[in-house]
Amino acid sequence: MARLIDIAREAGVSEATVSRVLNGRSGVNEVTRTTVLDAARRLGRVVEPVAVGHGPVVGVLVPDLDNQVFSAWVERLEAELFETGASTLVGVRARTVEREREILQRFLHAGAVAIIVVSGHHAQQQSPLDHYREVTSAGIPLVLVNGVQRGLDAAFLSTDDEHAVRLVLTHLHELGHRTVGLAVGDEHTWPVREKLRAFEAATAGGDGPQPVAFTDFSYAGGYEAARELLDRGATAIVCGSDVMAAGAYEGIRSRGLEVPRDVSVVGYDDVFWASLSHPPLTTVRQPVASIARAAVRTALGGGEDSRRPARTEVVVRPQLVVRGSTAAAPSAAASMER
Amino acid sequence: MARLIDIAREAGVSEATVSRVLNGRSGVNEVTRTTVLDAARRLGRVVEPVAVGHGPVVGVLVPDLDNQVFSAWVERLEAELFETGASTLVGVRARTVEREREILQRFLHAGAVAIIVVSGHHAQQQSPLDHYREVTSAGIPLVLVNGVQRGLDAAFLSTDDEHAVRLVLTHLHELGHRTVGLAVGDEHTWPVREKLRAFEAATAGGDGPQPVAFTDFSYAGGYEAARELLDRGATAIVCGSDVMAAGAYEGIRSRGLEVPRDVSVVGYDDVFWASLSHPPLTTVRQPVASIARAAVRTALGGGEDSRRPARTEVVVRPQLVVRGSTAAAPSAAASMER
DNA sequence: CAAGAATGCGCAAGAACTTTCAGAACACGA
DNA sequence: TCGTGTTCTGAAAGTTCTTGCGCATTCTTG
Repeated sequence: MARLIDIAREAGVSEATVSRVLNGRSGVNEVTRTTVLDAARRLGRVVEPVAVGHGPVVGVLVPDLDNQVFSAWVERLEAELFETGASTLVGVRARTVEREREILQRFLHAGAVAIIVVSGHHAQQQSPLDHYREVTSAGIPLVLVNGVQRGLDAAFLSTDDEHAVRLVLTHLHELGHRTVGLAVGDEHTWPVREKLRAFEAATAGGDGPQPVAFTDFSYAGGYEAARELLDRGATAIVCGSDVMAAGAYEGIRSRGLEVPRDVSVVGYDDVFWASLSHPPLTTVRQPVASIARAAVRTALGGGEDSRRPARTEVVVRPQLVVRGSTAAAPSAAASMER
Repeated sequence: MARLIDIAREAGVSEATVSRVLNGRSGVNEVTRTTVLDAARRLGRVVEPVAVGHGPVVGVLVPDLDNQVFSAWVERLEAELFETGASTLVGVRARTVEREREILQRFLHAGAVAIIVVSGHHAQQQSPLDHYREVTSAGIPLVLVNGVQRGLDAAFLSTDDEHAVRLVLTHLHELGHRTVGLAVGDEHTWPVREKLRAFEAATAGGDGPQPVAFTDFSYAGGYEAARELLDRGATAIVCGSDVMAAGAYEGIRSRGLEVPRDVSVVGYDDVFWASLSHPPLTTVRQPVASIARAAVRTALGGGEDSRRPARTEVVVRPQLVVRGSTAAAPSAAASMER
């Protein structure tokens, strides 16, 4: 980095004047100040907006922003961080672990004082954890949302997916559905395993084997999964995301069936357009606001007080939002008509 | 701030060791390092994640993240910034100018080297500009997207809304629509005025007065506007956003009419769910990717080379995506049937 | 127009921080 | 047990940055 003496020579002033300018001290003529600033920039010296200092910055990492749940996460986290006086760095598209590592490094590099990761590779079962350790060992509090990993000095906050699926299954059973299909993404992923657990408990509960389709959380994934689950006799389909549910609608229609008359569909997330779809989607609302608040508090509060970011593990229960995509099972409806 | 010598005494080591620890130099025992770090924190010395330095950070300000266009903007801008090695700060909810100013200050405070504002208060006609000048006079390049203001030393990049509306009107005229309604938000806003201009040119073109409804860019706004425009004889409704179009669908249905048989609807933005709505929405696709690329290049490139962030003004043409919500006008369809 | 005040800048002292170098402490193999 | 090598640390010298002070220049006022 250019030294004061270099800048001084470049600007044709003394070292002292450069020092005063760079530290925002008074007693320097505006013209001289500009000359010095220009020289400093020419020599590649980082001229930070002085007199304003250095506010806290927190990194937020999400998988993408196309899925509206994740923009909702960013929106809530930014709101909470803003309240506490911090600024929000975002990172997107951490598709590979390598990429995720690069983004985390970028956060550290940008001076983040805490990092919050939503649905990152920590949700993956066999994921390496070294890149998270690089963060924690730098003394930066790490908060991981929707996923749990042993042996990591971080805080974990998750939606209670098992409970969510229980809520959904209870709702569908009350409507007379006996064969309920589950459409989810990668099996080795924390939220999927949680959902699966509740699902298998229900299977064991006496309704016989309940079909499960593993595709991915996209529209196309929902389409495929729905068609497969229909073939396996499902009269209701529980999707791992609202986008999947939209795809499921289309898959069901492609078989000449109608939602909810012939098949019920349940989404997950409760994104903006869920209530605008036809029929309006019954879905599970993630407790984004409360988790976001807790995440920010953990990220910023824990770091100062106890120095130890308290390896906490909190699970928050979501809420079932019943709209128009679930109805009585066809057979049940028939028996009711009788 | 505590000096090295103070920390050294507190930790019971030499000044040299403290210097090494604080600069992340190697050759210090892990135990000693921790002792020093603890002592430094006790004395209130900011222990930044050193050894990583200070990468460039760019601020991105959007009005909200509920509307998916804005998450798309953030997504693209983040992608472009990441490519060039910069990190992305986001600011949301700049509802008032005061708030916008606060967010911009926050960006400066966090060390942003450039700032990009999408659809901010610069789109407002009578908006004060002082808070933008605070940015530019700090030597920080400012890029303002979708809005133009005279007398500001910033770069302006916008979607060609006038052209967009021309495209839409041509499409609708070809389908036989003679009375086309425009549903937009605040009249004093740059994108609205641009759209209005093309609309009024069409009005003057011989089809007589074309109705315009000023509500807001929300779902409710679209609902209200659609009902008003139907009352005024419109057979096609051009909306200022896809969310408005979704509201318009509902408004049209509330009158017992059907899209597109009775009324055609055109949206604006081409958000993710536009193709999933029923019927799939004909809409205008904003050139988000190309503008985002140009914005980042202007923000980061212009600052170094010429020192002057080149008060540019670029307008990019959008694209009409024809789907299922536009069809021949009722009268024209009737005459075709004959 | 001159005296005094205010402002702006460089010199040089010295404060703050970094780095070199050598020695202490420890580990390990002969 | 004795070398030999490695790791870690502090003393001191070196580098970089800050600041008190005084001089020069410009502005202000009677």
